[in-house]
Amino acid sequence: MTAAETAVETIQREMTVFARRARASAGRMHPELSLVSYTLLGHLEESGGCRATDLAAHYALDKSTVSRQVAALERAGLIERRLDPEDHRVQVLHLTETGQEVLAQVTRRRRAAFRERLADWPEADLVRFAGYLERYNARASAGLADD
Amino acid sequence: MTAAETAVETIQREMTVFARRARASAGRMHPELSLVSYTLLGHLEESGGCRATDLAAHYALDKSTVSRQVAALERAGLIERRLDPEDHRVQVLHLTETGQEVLAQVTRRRRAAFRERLADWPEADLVRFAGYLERYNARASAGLADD
DNA sequence: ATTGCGAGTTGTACTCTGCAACTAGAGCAT
DNA sequence: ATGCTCTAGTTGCAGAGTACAACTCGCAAT
Repeated sequence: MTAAETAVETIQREMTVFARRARASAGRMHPELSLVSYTLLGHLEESGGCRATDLAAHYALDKSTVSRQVAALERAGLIERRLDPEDHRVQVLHLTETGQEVLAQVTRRRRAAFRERLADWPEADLVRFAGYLERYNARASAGLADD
Repeated sequence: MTAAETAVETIQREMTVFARRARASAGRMHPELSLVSYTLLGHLEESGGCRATDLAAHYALDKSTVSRQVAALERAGLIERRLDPEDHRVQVLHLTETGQEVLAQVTRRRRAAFRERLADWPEADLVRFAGYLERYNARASAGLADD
């Protein structure tokens, strides 16, 4: 087995370990905001507002799932919908003030946990690791077999 | 925000994306074996048989959840229960022949999917990525009670 | 035998999810 | 303009996964 094949095996195994583990600890890490809700809010903050369809595509979720998540977040007062004047089919989603505050609070708590976990990593490794993960996930969202 | 802090944010976000996606799409990719089922079968293979309670403890699942999973796996003919002659409360779970075959098959398919997804990565990047994941998970299991 | 503990099952309720059918707006071809 | 097709989003439905609580049954100590 080549070094590359060994590395792929390791990546598979460790990603599986992580996936299983994340499910178990998701509730503990951010009990007031579900995993998906948190992710969607974060995306809205980064993007400065986007469409439900964009969220669905980016996270490989069905549009109906996003629709319901969005409805729940709106009900909770965390986001608001703004009709796109250019295209009346489109609702541009934005964080509300409350949404920004809640997101910031949860992010602080999560960040503390991650920082502690990654505290002794050299900066160069952190940057590379982040890049690898982005690359891996980008490839996965490009329509390839997910797993 | 420093480069390291930005990287930590990205790692956090991408790990979350992956975790959710892996869980959601495992069912689509491997209809006959959910991520949890796959993990449980793998554990049974490694351990050479164990109790439902052990599975629950190891994966931080409720015993009722494990009970139902086990029932489904037995219904599917992948595992069998053997009453412990020492203690009639206990059912020792074992893989069946079929269970071993299915587990091996799914493992092969998962491996192929990972290989394809990572096919165009330079070997040096694969090796580093694998190392980062191992390091991350090792730290996670040592510190915070994740599983 | 009584009491208490451990293993496992079942009833119930909830969330997340996808698929399919639907509405409605936009854009293009004729 | 008229119609066809595409896109954005909603809703009905079904199913998996999960937890909690109440339960049964077997074991062990007193």
